[in-house]
Amino acid sequence: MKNKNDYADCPVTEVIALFAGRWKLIILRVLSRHARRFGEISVRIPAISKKVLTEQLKELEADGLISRKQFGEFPPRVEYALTEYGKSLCPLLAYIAAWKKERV
Amino acid sequence: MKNKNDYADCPVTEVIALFAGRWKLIILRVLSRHARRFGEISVRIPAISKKVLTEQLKELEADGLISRKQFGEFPPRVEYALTEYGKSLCPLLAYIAAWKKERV
DNA sequence: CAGTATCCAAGGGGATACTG
DNA sequence: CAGTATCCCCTTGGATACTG
Repeated sequence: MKNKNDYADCPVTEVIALFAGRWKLIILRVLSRHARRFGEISVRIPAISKKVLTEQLKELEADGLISRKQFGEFPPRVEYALTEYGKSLCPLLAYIAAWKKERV
Repeated sequence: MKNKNDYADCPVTEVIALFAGRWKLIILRVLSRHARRFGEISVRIPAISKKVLTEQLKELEADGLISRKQFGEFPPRVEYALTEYGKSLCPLLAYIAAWKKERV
């Protein structure tokens, strides 16, 4: 999306933008079971590179859908989890999936 | 989306793809009131060029969301309208908007 | 009127190598 | 382990001019 203002009047677009990234829905699904470390997510989505995974995670975090907890250990350890906001997305996604299923 | 197969297992992504285009939601909203000619849509969405409008309409038609009726007149006259499938999207979009409104 | 035809820019993603 | 740093490609969308 070039300019968010173009859509300032469209709540649907704003919601869609939350998970419009190439891997975001998949990441959210992975995290919906439970919190995961960076490497765990990576293993579960082999096709995604570290760079892109990092980007998508940052965006999801910036949008408040996931949280990032960093432990002060070595080797480093970072854990990602759905926030309450992120969890609240699940029923919405389920609704969309159900809509799809209804008209297959 | 590069490869639809990447998402073959994700119904949500397929649904999102239906209206992921730059102007699709806006076009659908315009047509949701009633059928419109190409020029009418263009007037209601001044920021979109004819080329892009044509593209988006073609994709929406290919996805079965809108219909294109061409009258054999001169000057040419083409009318776009939501199909039943397209109309069935409205409650879904309303649900999404409501979800958004709930957590503002 | 309802499009095509060109050309172009931006940026989201991808591949690979390197690092604290 | 959990990222950065680079470099590159390709699609999506935009500007403008032309046409049946």
